[in-house]
Amino acid sequence: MNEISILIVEDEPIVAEDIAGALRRNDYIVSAIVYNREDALAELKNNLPDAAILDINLNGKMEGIEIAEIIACNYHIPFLFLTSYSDKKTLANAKVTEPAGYIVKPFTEAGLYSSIEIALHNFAQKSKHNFPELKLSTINKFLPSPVSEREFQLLQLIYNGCTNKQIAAELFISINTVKKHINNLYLKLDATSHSSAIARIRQLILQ
Amino acid sequence: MNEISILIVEDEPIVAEDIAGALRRNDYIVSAIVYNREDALAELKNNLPDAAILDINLNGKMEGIEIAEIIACNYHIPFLFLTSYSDKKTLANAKVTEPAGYIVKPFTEAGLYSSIEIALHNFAQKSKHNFPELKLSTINKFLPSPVSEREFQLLQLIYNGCTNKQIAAELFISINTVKKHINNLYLKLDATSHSSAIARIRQLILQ
DNA sequence: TTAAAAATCACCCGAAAGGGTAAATGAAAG
DNA sequence: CTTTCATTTACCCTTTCGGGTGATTTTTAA
Repeated sequence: MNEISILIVEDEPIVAEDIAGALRRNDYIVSAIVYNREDALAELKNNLPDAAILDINLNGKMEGIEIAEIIACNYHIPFLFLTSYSDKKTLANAKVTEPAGYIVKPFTEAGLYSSIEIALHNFAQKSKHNFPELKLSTINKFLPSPVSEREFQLLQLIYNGCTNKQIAAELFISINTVKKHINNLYLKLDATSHSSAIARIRQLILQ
Repeated sequence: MNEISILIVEDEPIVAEDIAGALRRNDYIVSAIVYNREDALAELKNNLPDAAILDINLNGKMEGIEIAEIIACNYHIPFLFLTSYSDKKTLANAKVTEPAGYIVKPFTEAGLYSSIEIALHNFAQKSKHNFPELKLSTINKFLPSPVSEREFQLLQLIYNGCTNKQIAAELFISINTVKKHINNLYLKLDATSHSSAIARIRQLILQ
C-alpha cells in the first residue's frame, strides 16, 4: 500500500541491515543499500528512490553531506541524516543542506519510523508553504483602495494564468466586462498587465 | 535608533507599567497602554503601532484573542500574547491566531526583550518564505526539457511583470530575440502567455 | 576541425490585451 | 425614495503578444 522506496547509504553492513529490516517491517521498500558515494550517485541516477537515508560519516569521510548536496541540487526527494548524538561538529555542516530529518544513533524501530514519517510529511508540506493562495483580506491590507470580491475573483483567475476570454467563459460574463474589471484592478494595483499584476501582488505581500 | 512603537494591552496597571519600563529601557517606544478591548481597537485605528503585546485575559474575559483576530485580519503588525504557563486551555485558542510570539508570566526583562526581538525577526522573515525567488535548478528538476540560463533570465523578468519590450531593453537584445526565447520557454513550460508561464512554474513547484 | 546547440535578429500575421468613454442594471444604504 | 456603488455590457482604437518561418552568428562539444 505504502510503496515508498528508500535508498540506504551506510558503510556499516550491520547497521544498514538493521535499518533495512525496520523499514521493511513498516511497509517501506528498500530500493538499495549502498556503502559509498559512487554507488549512491549511480543508484540515484538509475533508480531514483522516493527518499534517502544517508549516514553522514562514510568510511571515515563526510561523504554523506556531499551526497546530500547532490540530492538537494539535482533531485526532488527528501533525505534524512543518520548521525550520532556526539557528532556535533559535522552536524553544523549537515544542517546547511536542509535535510528533511535526522535519525540519531542508537535508534529504536519506533524512533526510526516516526523520524521518517515526520520527514516525509514535512517534505510534502514544505513546498505548500511557498506560493500561498491569494487572500483578499491580505491583499487589501496593503492597498489604499480595496479590491472588491468580484475583482478578486478575476485576480485569482489572472493569477492562475487565464486569458481574458477564459475568464469570461469561467464567470459567464462578456469579455468587455472582464476588461473593465481588470482595468479597475490595474488602477488599484498600479499594474499594466496580467503578469505585472501578479508581480505586484507578490511585491506588496513581501513589501 | 530603534524607533519601534509597541502597544500594550494589559488590564493590570502594575504589570503594564512593568512591561512599559522594560520596553523603554530597551529603546522601544510605548505607543500607548490600554486596559480593554475598546481602547485597544481605537488605538489601532488612530495610532497604529509597529507591534502589540496582548494579555490574553482582560478583565476576566478572553478579549486578548479577539483583539488578536482583529489585528490579524486588518493590520499588518506582529503581536505577542502575554500569558501564564498554567493557562493551557486558552493557549489552544491563542495558537490559531498565529501570534508572532509569547511572553510567559512571570517574565524577566531579558526574557521579555528576547521574546520581542525574536517575534519581530520572525514576523519580518515570515513573508519572505512565501513567494520564493525562482531557481533554475529547482525548475529544471520538474521539466523534461531543461530551461537554459539565458531563457531563465527571460523567465525571471517575466516573473517580475516585465513586457517583452522591457525585457529587450533590460537585456540589450531585440524584441524579436525576446519573442524567440519566450516561445522556446512556452514549449518547455507548456505555457501560452506570460501569466500562464508564471502559473505553470508555481504549479510545477507545488506539483 | 567539424557538427550540434544556443543565441541572435528579421518579417509577417492574427489574436489578445490595454486604454478610454459611455451607459444600463440592480442592490444596498441613507 | 433617492443616491450611491458594484456590476454589467458595448464600442472605439492602439499596442502588445503569440505563432510561424528562415537565417546568421557564437559557443560548445565531439
